[in-house]
Amino acid sequence: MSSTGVCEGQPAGRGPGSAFLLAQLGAHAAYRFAERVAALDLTPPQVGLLRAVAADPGRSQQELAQNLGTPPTRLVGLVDGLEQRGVLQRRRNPADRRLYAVYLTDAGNTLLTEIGRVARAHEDAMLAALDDTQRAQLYTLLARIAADQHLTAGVHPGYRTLSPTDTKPA
Amino acid sequence: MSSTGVCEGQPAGRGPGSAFLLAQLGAHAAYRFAERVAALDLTPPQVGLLRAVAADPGRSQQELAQNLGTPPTRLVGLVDGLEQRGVLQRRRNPADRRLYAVYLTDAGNTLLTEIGRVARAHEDAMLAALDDTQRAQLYTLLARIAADQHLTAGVHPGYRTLSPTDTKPA
DNA sequence: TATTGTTATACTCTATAACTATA
DNA sequence: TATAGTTATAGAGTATAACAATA
Repeated sequence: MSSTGVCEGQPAGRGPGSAFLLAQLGAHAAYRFAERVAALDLTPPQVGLLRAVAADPGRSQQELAQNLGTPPTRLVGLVDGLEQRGVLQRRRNPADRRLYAVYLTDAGNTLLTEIGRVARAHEDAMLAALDDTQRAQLYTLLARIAADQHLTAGVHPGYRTLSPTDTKPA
Repeated sequence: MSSTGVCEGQPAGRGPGSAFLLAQLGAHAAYRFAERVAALDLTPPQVGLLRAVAADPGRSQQELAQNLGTPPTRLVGLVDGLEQRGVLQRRRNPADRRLYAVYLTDAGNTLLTEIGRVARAHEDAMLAALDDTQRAQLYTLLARIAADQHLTAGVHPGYRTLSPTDTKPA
């Protein structure tokens, strides 16, 4: 079990509190998801990029960086790796040759389908303790909080980075 | 807004899914909490240690490390900092002089009270969108999942580390 | 001169391994 | 020799700053 470390503790006197449970479960969910996509030889940041490209193909690296909330420099290596792997493609914009437009390849689309499968399995495993009614309840509550907290669309900041080598099926 | 980076994206076709929302909200909660305790000049790992000591005073660093799931080496610096600050205290065990027993000082207990206040404010802010009934519902659902996933007591692995300098009120 | 993408650099955090002292 | 704690080292990951090409 590759732990990250010393952290938090429940609010002294009474039990944990929902905010703490949220943080604890969120870290757990992120970790488990990282394990699963590692089987596809992917890290969460790579998955995020693939999905961002799929959501709106042809954007420049600058646009992607802004959308994902990351410094543009970081996208370089990310795109590099996925391009060498043949799932992403950079195309020069003839009108403005400074820009690259980033697209998924066919292999990229196939990979994305795999990712979808993995995500569904992950979702199922995470919610195993709840019946359908409870799952719907939970979703409603979480969505309400997310909206209230102004969380952007589907962008997740701060997934714990889990190196693929660290990931031999726990 | 000091972001961590490119990550994830919602399950392509349909909406986000609860597992993703959980991860997203969890990261958000951890981040916000880190901001709040930074006002007390503390990091989440420090808070975790303080609470662990409070929960069972007098344990050795080895025991604390095991309880928190972190390498013992890491506790050294953590205890050092909090001891210099006067909120923790190391006492030699006369029976076995290799061991230290770690205790809270009076200042440490005061600080812990502050932390409790901060944690309650955090909880309130996170759940602002929900009424009392909904809060109770959410808590029940989260606790059920946490139990099912075998999450240890009140230990949170993987809080995003937020350096106090990074923390000028967002 | 401004902007896209890139490379180079530095910094933070954490873990692993080597060392000291007690037993 | 084994164990508690410490120090020293190295690694992963990220951000900041300097650079080249294009506009």
